[in-house]
Amino acid sequence: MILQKKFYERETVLVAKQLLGKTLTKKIHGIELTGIITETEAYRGKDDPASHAAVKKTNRNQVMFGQVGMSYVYFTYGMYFMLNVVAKSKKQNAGAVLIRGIHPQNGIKIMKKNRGVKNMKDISNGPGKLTIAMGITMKQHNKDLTKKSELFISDGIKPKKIYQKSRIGISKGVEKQWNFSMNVKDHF
DNA sequence: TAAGAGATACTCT
DNA sequence: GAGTATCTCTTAA
Repeated sequence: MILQKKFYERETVLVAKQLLGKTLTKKIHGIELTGIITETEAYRGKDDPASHAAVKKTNRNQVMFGQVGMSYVYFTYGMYFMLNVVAKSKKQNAGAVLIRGIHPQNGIKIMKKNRGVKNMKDISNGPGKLTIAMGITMKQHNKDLTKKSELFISDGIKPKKIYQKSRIGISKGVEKQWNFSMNVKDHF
């Protein structure tokens, strides 16, 4: 079951938590690469200084102000793409969830090749790594993730335990504990 | 195993 | 022109 708009039309932090254990699918050359989402971060709107959408709408962040369930891909540090999903309640002006880590399921060989690493755990245990492993670029920006296409998110497993931390790599809004993760080993 | 620095280009001021 | 929602390699212990 692909997650529908309603799933994303809730408070961003809640959606970030609920995305743990869900399945991310990327089609490439007719093959489905899939992975279980193991780490996420919530970025809201004007009430969140760390968010791209904290100040105002710009060319880059305008998707965060728009329709929920859309992908928000952006380029950072001169070489990495980040994958987000727009999620917000009707009260929020903007919001998105950063996918920070996945546990590879289908197409592990291809993802390994894309990354050029030996260890299974190094394939996609970071936001920049998983986009490389799955071949996600600006081409996947502003796509509808609630429809079965090149990129979508569907049901997965229910996490046994959820860990809550401060977000990573930011300088403002550090006090907000909006980083969520789960331990895949609990399930295998 | 931990800490530090460099790579690199895009976005916003 | 400064800062960046990161990763990898190198160095040292």
